Amino acid sequence: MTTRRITIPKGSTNLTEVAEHAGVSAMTVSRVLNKPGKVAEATRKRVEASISKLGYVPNLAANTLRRRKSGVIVALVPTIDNSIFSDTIQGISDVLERAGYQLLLGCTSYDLDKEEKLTRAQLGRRPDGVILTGTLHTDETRKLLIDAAVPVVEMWDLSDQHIDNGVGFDNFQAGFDIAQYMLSRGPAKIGYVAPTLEHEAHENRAAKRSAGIYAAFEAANQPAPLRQNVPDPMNIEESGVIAADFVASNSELHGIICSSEIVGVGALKELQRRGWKIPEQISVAGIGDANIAQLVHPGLTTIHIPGRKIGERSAEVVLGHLNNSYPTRIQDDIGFQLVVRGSTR
Amino acid sequence: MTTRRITIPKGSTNLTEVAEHAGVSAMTVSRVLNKPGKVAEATRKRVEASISKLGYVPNLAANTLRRRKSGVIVALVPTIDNSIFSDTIQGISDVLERAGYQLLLGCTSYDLDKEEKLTRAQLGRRPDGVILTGTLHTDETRKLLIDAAVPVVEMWDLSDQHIDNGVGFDNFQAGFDIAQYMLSRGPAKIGYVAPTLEHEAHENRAAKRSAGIYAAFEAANQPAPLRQNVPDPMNIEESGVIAADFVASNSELHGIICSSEIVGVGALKELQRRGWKIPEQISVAGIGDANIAQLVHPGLTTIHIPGRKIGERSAEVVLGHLNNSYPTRIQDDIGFQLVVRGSTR
DNA sequence: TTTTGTGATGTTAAGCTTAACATCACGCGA
DNA sequence: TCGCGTGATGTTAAGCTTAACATCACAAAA
Repeated sequence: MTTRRITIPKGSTNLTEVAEHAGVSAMTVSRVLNKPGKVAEATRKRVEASISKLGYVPNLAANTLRRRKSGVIVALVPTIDNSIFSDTIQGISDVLERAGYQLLLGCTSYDLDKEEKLTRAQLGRRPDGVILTGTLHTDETRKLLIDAAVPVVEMWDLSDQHIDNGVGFDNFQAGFDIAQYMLSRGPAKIGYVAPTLEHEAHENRAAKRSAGIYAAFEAANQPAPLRQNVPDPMNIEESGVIAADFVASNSELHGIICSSEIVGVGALKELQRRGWKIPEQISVAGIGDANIAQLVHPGLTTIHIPGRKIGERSAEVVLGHLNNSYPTRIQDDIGFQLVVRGSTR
Repeated sequence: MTTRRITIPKGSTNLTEVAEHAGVSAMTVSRVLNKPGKVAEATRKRVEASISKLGYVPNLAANTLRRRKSGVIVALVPTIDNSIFSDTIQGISDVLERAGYQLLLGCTSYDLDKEEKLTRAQLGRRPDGVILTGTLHTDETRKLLIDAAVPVVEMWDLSDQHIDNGVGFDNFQAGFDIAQYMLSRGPAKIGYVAPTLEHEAHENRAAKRSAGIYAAFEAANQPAPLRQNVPDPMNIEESGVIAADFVASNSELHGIICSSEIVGVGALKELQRRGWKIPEQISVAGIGDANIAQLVHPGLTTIHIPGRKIGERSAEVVLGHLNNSYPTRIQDDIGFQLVVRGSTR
């Protein structure tokens, strides 16, 4: 613990040292930082000079301890590296920062036990609010969050049983809309490519989408679509090959719906590689949350989900409760958009 | 501050309450949590039962205050929503979590003053280490970090003047290698598409890449490449159009190098839309940090930068210093790979 | 002149945990 | 039997800040 640094880490400067340097009491320094209006101009200037001179950085641990509020908001997401949630996190981060809050981030890897462990650890920081993903949690996680007595937002999925608030969209409707669109393009045989449901945390979301898709077929008096499973977690290459095989071995198909953008783009790419003309020979659609549909050529027709907006809104809801702006729980359906691009006829 | 919750937020359970419930002193409870081996089996069981019964969650603010270490690592990145850095953050997060550390995240939006403000605020949490992006910072930021006397890692860019440690790759070499590859594919006229240098924080990185590219042309006894500017921050559509116009109006070109993957993919897509055959009529290459090169068809030849690894390594370096595993500053060149795909001849 | 209000600043204690030291009981060797 | 080491547990204070209350000077009102 010693050496390595030139400066000896004898505990950083604190309020008292600043106070001594400025010839005032610690309380006055505290006031300069928190309620500058309550301090006489001259004194304030002097204190500010001392702060700057000594390079004082307030200790927020002590602050949190005394005030019982930390200025920290916790966000738990399954993962951030595949861009599904990175937009959302950016949205959260932007809103929090503007309001002077800090973001404590945790990744659950779609693992409910890990989520519970993380929740417990993060609550130790006494966050002023918690944002988490999905509606599937262990009972203990739920209990921890309720006991913490801070605003909680579950985002992405909506449900009737939110711990506190919900911000998201209707996965059933998303599935329904894309299927309805595909069916509306004239008499056509449509297939459905979706991951097998391994992860519990996926299941909820994906199952709702599937249900929406099947419902649209039923509403159109069509038999249930031919279905092809792809492995989960999804790999773009692998799922592309599987989807392309599926298309090749079912020559009656005019189009496929992929349950995610990843699978959709993978299918598009592999079909093109094999020489299929898209959309002339086969239409491909996705349900999108990765924002990659617009990168490929032709663009992938997809359900666009406003991930960033979900994040922004979630953060706003938390902050709103901290302001007492919201008398009751919020349940906010952000919606989604069907975006038609070149990959469908 | 009242109402809204059924449970009255009378300040959560603390050590003392657990101690009373278990009929021991607060210190014993603390030991159960931190040095379970030092407590008799029976006592430990009893205390653990009380903890669970009362739903006690240790207050890490008090812990931090007393121990002078927080278990928090700060990471500052320019942005996370465009997937350039989301891999990196995931890497950091994974390593930290495995080691029981928490991640406090901040987004600077390529704004050095915002970075300074964020640094000051985050240092108030008394983090055990700081990871930040790039080597361009205000003097005050540098001073704050040095005074904080914790391990600091600057990642992505390497330099001779790191505040403390550096983990990244050589942007000059990346530019050099991709240009050298393009020139090696036979006698060809190659163009260069790069953003105008608005953001200082970009400048450093992009300027080095450009320098590498020009150096490769010089080394091959070629005149400097024709250059086309695209706006910065980069927009995939817009830069694609500009790049395609550039190609169309310079018929002597056999290929283009794009200074980023975003521009490369945009160019690829727009050229395809206009009916160009790739790579038969024109080769396209990028310098990649967005991991989208593999999504498109044909795949984009690019310099792959291991963003996740940069994150993992950065976190490891911080933790290593906290362990005293590293006697001196680390300067780690992670490298990159030239990945040849279908977009170049 | 006395009273009273007001703004500026100071004092005390609490918020929760842990390092450091103190205590205590028990067993074992001399 | 005595002394002492050892393991288990307790006591005290400190870490840094701020809420709540106290004090003080000074000016305006009576």
